[in-house]
Amino acid sequence: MARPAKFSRERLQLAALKLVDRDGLGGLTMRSLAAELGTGAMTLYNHVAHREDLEVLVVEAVLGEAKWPRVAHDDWRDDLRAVATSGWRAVRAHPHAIPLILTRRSQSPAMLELAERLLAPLARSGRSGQALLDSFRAVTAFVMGFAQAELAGPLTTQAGETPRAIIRRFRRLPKDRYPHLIEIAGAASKSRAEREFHAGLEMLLHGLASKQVRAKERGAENR
Amino acid sequence: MARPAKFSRERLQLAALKLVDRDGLGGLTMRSLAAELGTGAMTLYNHVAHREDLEVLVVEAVLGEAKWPRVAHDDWRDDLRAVATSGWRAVRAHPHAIPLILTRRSQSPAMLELAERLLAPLARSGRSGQALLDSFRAVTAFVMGFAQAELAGPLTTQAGETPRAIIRRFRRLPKDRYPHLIEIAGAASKSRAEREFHAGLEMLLHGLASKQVRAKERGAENR
DNA sequence: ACCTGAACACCGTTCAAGT
DNA sequence: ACCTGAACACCGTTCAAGT
Repeated sequence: MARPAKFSRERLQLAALKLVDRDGLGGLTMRSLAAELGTGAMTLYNHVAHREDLEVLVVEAVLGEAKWPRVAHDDWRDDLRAVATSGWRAVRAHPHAIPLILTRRSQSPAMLELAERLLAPLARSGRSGQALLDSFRAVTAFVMGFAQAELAGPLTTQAGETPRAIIRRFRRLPKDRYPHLIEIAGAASKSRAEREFHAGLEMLLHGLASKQVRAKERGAENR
Repeated sequence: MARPAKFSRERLQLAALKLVDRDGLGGLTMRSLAAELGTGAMTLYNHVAHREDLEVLVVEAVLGEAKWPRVAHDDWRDDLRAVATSGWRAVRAHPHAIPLILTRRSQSPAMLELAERLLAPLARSGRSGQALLDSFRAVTAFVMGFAQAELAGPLTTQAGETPRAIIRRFRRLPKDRYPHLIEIAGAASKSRAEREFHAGLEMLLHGLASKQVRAKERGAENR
């Protein structure tokens, strides 16, 4: 006879995210999630087909938490800034989950919604077709790459490391080979990700805006 | 009595990369690498401390293959473009390894060298301290994010999928919810990553250059 | 100093059985 | 239709032993 499913998708999402937040990616297994839900491992196969699907659940949970801003300001750049920042913050709120978000090929609604929300202001800037695609790729790469680079780039601040310790770590490198890297280690130890993200986003916005201007000028010439 | 190590680091790197290229990330295990080298799993522990170190080997192998361009053109932007493109191409040559490169917190010389090579032209643009850091973060995020987004973004072309099939896949989405996404699916099916990368890089370079100009103007005012 | 097999505690998943 | 335990083929790693 038919019975209602034992766990809702949302319940699975939240439990999976909880494990990842607490124990890292390695802490999410069929068995650990089942235990978290108070059941046996095999029960999960009634809700997901493979272990990989657990990771899709996590991605959905993280992006589902995004607080989307009210948009449609006068300037499309204000909208793009707001959406990109919201997306970045949502991703960044769950550091352990970031590799999954970057890696899963899933077309979950939450992922598609982020994409569509980024596209809207770019379309408003006058782009379509290939130009719209190019600008979308650039913004996506920047937002996702920034979230990940914070955790694992060559200049990452390691867990619980003091500013002093970061500088010391870089000073140990050969100075003739990595002069600039050593130089910015000082700045990195005092810098906050929020400011760096906005500085980078402004650069990209500037490039986007000037491309738009030139495209419109060309349009005027052709008229 | 002392003996020479059975395998050179380079030998380990190449074997590990070979497995990842052929079988994906899941194909790289202590046992599979040992088998590839014709020995037992435990022998590897004489060369690496943990399974995670195998992934560092792969990262080193990929970045070690980068063909660095001759730099020091008149314009720092030419240098930055050349280095960023070289780094991106090196990473992209081994798609399966990309998540590792984005994820490993290793300070391997190859990773540090990429960073230093990106920093040199940015420093030549007149930046130092925090401004140098900000520009470095932006470029790194873009390059790494772009490499990854190609594999796993919302608009990825799936393995062996024809342009037609991509468009069809997106047309199945609700048109009122994802109008722009559906629109650019057409462009994406005809687009090549190399062109998209350069388009995005030009946008970023434009933003970087205009920031530099404004900084210099402020410098002149303060004199 | 370096190499190696047996053994242990995990893991995802198949299978067969339950309601 | 959904739930579940036993069992299997893996995995990283400890340990103890070899040269």
